[in-house]
Amino acid sequence: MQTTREATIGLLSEATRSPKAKPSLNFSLQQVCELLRLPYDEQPGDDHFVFKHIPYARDQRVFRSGAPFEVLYIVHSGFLKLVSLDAAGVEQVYCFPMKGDILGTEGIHTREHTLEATSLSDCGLIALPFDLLMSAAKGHPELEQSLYGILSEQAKRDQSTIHMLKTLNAEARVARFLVMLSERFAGMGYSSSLFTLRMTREEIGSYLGLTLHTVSRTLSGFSEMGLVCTEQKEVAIKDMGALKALFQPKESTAQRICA
Amino acid sequence: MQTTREATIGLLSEATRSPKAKPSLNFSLQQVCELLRLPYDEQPGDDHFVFKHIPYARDQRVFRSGAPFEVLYIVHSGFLKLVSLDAAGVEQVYCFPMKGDILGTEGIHTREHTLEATSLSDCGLIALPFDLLMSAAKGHPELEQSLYGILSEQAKRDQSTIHMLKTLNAEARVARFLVMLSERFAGMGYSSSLFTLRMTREEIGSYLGLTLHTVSRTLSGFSEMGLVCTEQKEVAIKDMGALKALFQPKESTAQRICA
DNA sequence: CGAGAGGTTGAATAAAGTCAACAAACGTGG
DNA sequence: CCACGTTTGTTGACTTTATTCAACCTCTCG
Repeated sequence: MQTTREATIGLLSEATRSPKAKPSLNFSLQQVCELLRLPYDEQPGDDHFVFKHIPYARDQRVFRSGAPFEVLYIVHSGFLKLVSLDAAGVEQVYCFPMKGDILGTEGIHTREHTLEATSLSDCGLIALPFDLLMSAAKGHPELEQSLYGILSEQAKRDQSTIHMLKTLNAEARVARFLVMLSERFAGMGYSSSLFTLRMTREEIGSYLGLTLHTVSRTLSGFSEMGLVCTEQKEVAIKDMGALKALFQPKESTAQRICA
Repeated sequence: MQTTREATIGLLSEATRSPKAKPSLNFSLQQVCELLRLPYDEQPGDDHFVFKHIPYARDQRVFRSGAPFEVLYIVHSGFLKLVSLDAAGVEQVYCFPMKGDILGTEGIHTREHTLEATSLSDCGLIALPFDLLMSAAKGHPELEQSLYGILSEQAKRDQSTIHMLKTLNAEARVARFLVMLSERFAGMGYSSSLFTLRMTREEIGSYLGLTLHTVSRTLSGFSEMGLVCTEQKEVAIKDMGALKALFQPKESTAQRICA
């Protein structure tokens, strides 16, 4: 039971992680669109839309379940976890947001957050006051479409998660997790075959609907099979193809060859 | 082939509070908002927004995976299933839309449907051309908010599904399914304790991430325990409280300690 | 009336969870 | 800087749970 000293420490932590990259404090609408990979069509008056960059240290809460919803956040740097809390206070990891992801959309409907976001590393978030965003969308039809698109896209990701939980066994889930992480890192310009997990085995398990034991065993299994090398939180992917084959639709031919 | 006579049976059209005895072919913006349980603020010119009612017979496809996305549908009457198809063409039931539910939102982002909707009974749908809906939203700030809200709400339902798949065992899943169905029926003015399943055991299993065998066994178990009576697709709920207790967070002292 | 889809049930099997022990890394305070 | 407690991770033995395979039943519907 961790009683947190509140999220007000944010500004102090800036020096902790980013010595050189001095984060600018404000982001333009264009920069926001870039981060979200949205088309941007400049309009007069856009310079009124200025969004604040907020740094967070590791293990800080960005928003908690039950908090009033006012702003969305875009991840500019760092890694987080989005969790739900059940009645007993047990965390359930919903996703691991990273650069370019948007946070807080679950609060739009009820105007209250139903999930809790926590930083797994130092990170920089950009705050998008929802009302301000709506105003910006007014002058940008393509942005408006995109906002619906973002929600629709999230829904598809949820769908994919549901599909995983219904159809994949532990091995396939962990393989999928590694491959998707790898692709995420590649998209950010990092190595796709060598990276650091920011979350614990338990958090991975919670995300995948498995126990930490099963995650650990499965990773050990992959090591023995020569698919990956793991050392603590460091992961080296040795055979991406084999990993993908573990969760992607099985070709009937591939099955024979393996046997 | 979509010719249907009497798409709606007596009870259903009665529940719509429509002044006309037969289903009207057109729906106003106000009627649409009512169905969606959205606030409606009349504006001059709203009578330009007219939405068509489309009847479907049982076992018809409303849209198929891969079809271009143009319209959303609201369920006015009847029952459907929304499924995804994997590479092998195997169905995966995503949800069972019924009155007041909105269909097709997964297509917004890519402008292409990724799911397939099929009627499980005769039904009446109202077609909402997406562009027209956007126009209507322009003049109705509260409607615009609501549209985001609808997507946000769907996301929450997905979240809930994910939570179920990660944490509940077969018994709890089936119990949850029955209770949620029951509440849905109650909301439509039907009996909450006596109703007809429109889907097969296999479809229930697909929805819950279980095999049809497990669903069947679990229902038999409930019968033995005196929680329900089932006879084919007819279900009578005998002990709602016990059913709820099977999946709802068990309250314990832990809750108070946290506060 | 017969074929076929849908449903139930039993026995064997496979998969992941639980319980438990231990080891390795971390970080905090002396 | 080291000692020590805490957190995190690994692994083994056992148990529980749901799946698979199979048989059989019962409704429909043509």
